[in-house]
Amino acid sequence: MPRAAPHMPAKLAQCAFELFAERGFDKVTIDEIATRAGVTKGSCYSHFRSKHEIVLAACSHYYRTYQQRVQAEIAPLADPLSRLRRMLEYSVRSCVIDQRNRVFTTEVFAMSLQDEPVRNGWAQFYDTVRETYVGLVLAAQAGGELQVVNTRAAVDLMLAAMEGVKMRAAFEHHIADPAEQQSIVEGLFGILTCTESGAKRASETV
Amino acid sequence: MPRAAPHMPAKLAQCAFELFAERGFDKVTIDEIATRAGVTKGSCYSHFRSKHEIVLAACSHYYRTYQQRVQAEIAPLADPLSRLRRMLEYSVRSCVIDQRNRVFTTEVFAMSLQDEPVRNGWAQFYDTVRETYVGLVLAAQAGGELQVVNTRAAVDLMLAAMEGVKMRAAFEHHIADPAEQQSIVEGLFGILTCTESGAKRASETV
DNA sequence: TATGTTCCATACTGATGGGTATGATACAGA
DNA sequence: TCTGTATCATACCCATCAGTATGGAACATA
Repeated sequence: MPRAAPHMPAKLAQCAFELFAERGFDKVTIDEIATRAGVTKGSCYSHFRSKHEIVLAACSHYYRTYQQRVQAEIAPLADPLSRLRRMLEYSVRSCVIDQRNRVFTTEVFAMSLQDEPVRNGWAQFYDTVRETYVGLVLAAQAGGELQVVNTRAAVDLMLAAMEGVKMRAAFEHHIADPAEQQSIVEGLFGILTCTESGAKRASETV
Repeated sequence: MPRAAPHMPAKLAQCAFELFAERGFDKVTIDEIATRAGVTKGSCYSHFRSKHEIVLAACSHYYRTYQQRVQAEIAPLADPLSRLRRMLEYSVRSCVIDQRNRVFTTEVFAMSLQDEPVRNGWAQFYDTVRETYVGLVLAAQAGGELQVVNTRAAVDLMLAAMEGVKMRAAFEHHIADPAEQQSIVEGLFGILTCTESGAKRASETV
């Protein structure tokens, strides 16, 4: 095993992510990725068999990084409700402020509609995020700090709204204002705490 | 003005939309669009100067068609609350069931992050949809059938959640079940009716 | 020191697809 | 009937880019 470059696949994956997050998958060439990583296309193909594999590696890089950051964000906090709020705030912030996050996840989503491996990876990531939220909400409930009737449904709807907020942020830049961000966090929190009763009230009016 | 083919641009736009809604912008060639419309690439370029123009035309086609269908859907109803519910149901149905809608809007969104004309078109469309919802909610309120504290904010959050639901539908196919659809409509309705109070309650716990 | 393996660069191929050049055809107005 | 213009087809150009063939350099092992 000579000429060890064990970090090169990871480096290529990160460089690929950065470029994809700027311009999308189709508008980035292997040459560019390789150049940014300090190698050439030929070398790139000694680590990945195709562009598709690089895309998958970039996705994994993103998922891993995101999870790590979220965990680091809530790690110092002990109170379940505070952890939930902090994670919400972090999620909203990264959705609203981070253009690269928007571009990359949008590309992933578009591609996932056509490509099964990409879809599976995204579905798994989404599931992990959801379970994290569900865990935080349940912990807050156990501590008597929160009341949610149907936790999983509420989290699903809240996450859906978060995705939508991310999309809106691409057009309506005022969303990036701190005050507006806070208001969005409140709105999402509100979905968690009163969706069910709202739904019931709505049903009764039918 | 000889050899009149006044319908050809519209036909090309529709054929382009259909193909884009199956495979996305980049994976559809001008040749395919032209062939589906019954002409050849050369003819296509006598109506549109570039592929980009065709994309914009396909977007306009989609926006127009969607608006027409929504209006037709709620036209027979007089009661404001019923109109609101019907529009919500129609929106959810088309988000959840219509794969073409998902693919096309996702592509539009991805492209809009890089392309200003596409972004402007989408923003305008989104605004129109929002104003329609706001109008319906205000009408229902005026009739005393509904109470919403901050109409515009509630509609924004509800629409965000709808976008997110559309994305989830690509992975979790059980969302297409009628019962599940109904539950989603209730959830969205719930956002409209209780977001503000929920947000306030959440703030107080900080 | 000899050898095999991995990593990497150079140079290439081949296909795809947006866009164009050119000419034919059909219709409107003179 | 003649002429000009808009519509369309055929055939082509050419830039881009994924992927490959080939050989060299570095390092581990013997």
